[in-house]
Amino acid sequence: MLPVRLHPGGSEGPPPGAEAQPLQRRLGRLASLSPAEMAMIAEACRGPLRELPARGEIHPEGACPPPAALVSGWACRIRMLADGRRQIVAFLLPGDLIGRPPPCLPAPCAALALTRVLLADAQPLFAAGFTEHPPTQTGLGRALRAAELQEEVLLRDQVVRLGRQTAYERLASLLLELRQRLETAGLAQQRGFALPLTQEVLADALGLSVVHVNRTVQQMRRDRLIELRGGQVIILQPEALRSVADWQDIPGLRD
Amino acid sequence: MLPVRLHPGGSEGPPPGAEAQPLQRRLGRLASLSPAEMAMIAEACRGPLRELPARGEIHPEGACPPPAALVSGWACRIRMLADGRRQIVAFLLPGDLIGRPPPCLPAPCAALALTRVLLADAQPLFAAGFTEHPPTQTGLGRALRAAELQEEVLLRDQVVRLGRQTAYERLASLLLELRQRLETAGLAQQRGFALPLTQEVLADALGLSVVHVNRTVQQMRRDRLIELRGGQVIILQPEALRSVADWQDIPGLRD
DNA sequence: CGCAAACCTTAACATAGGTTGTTGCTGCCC
DNA sequence: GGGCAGCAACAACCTATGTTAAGGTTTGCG
Repeated sequence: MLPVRLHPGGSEGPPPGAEAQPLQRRLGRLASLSPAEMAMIAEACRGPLRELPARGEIHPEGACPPPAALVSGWACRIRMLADGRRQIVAFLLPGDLIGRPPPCLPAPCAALALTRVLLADAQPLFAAGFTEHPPTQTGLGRALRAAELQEEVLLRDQVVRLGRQTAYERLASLLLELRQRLETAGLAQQRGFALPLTQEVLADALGLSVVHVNRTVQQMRRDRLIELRGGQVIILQPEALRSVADWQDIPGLRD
Repeated sequence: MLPVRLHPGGSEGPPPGAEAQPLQRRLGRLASLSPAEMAMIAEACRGPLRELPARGEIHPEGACPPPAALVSGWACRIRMLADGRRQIVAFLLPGDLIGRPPPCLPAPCAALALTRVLLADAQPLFAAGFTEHPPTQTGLGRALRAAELQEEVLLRDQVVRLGRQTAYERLASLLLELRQRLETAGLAQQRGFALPLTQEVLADALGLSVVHVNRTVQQMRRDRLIELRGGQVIILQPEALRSVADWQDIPGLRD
């Protein structure tokens, strides 16, 4: 296997034409979408895309950016304290949505690209999803709403991780979250997926120091729960990992 | 001053007739509301209220409860790990909203009353706020949306607290959050407010042990940043506390 | 009035995780 | 091809916070 660089920094992208899939797949799972709606999503992903290199700033803290969809690459929402400590509040994966439609608060976090990233304008989607019959929304409206609600669920998971779990548990939990989300976007096999994150990035997400992330990864390898090298993770014992992390799958929509 | 018990457990309530104010005040600050809308809020708070004692369960984990408004008393969203560790994900104060209108995900957290609590049915409010012209919402719709967005901001603050701040900083930050929110609801004076929380509850919110919360409170008292006794807090040096906590006020609506 | 429960406080000790610093590997660029 | 940058790995030491256990205080209640 080619040892892939952890910080590819803009080298490889998805095969051309595959860009639309994560967003279509994800939204399609959150609500049943009409062919017209699927076409609209594909159109948005084909439309003029914004490209940023790794470490590029998608929007600064305090901004109120127009809705965009992450078409490819990884990003995060991050907040910095005055003395330079950083906390990654959430990871953004292909198929995730970034801004919000107009009545919105200034974002308390900046959004940063972690790899090279492609962003599509999502305004047409929100316009189509919400202009119609408000309470009983159309498929697209429901899907966008569900995406928003899921993000909140992830935030709560993150709070529990940071507040009450050990380093080992936090790492397990994060890996399971990422696996499930990537699978929804069609970017994970059963047990393995690409993890283009530095241990430093993991540390900022897990509320740990880099050194301790390293220790924890080593331990988890020794315990034969995961393999992690060259930016690829393989979950060797999903059930064991699940029970370490006290993980419950992210729920889908219900009404 | 009467030493108020930390866990009043149902003794005192707000003066009769004052129930409507926190919700009206809060929503009125999030968007300008018509007299009809204000009346509707007052009506909801007068309507048949659900009452729960301290420690009562407002809704269990995994539920998808109809929207309610917290009219008086304190509550929280809480999640428990398999081995009994608990994390308070958010505090709910008078004027806060609890459920969500129908297309919703099963709540990943239970909601628990921390004191005696009164809940109003908020369904009429959501119905009135969102049935109308969808994208450019009426005042009430905007206010409800803003409340939802603010909750997300609070969650992110909580993530940063737990992930990157020390015990001392976490406590400072939480006190400032509560002060601002209570002031919005009309329940805090300039520097002081009622804090009906056990140190154990604080510990579960701050991701600390009870003992360490106690140590931290002691230290903060010694530093003359706060007074805390009998369920009343007084912030002696707001600016110092702010700089310790790296606190930024919760933003209001902008579009 | 006196007891019991719930809560706060303190101390002594244990440990998860932070900090600092060094090493070595890999890919990249001049 | 040598030096440099970014990253993983490892060690030694330090500190914030957790744990256990014990007393002290307040409140509520019989």
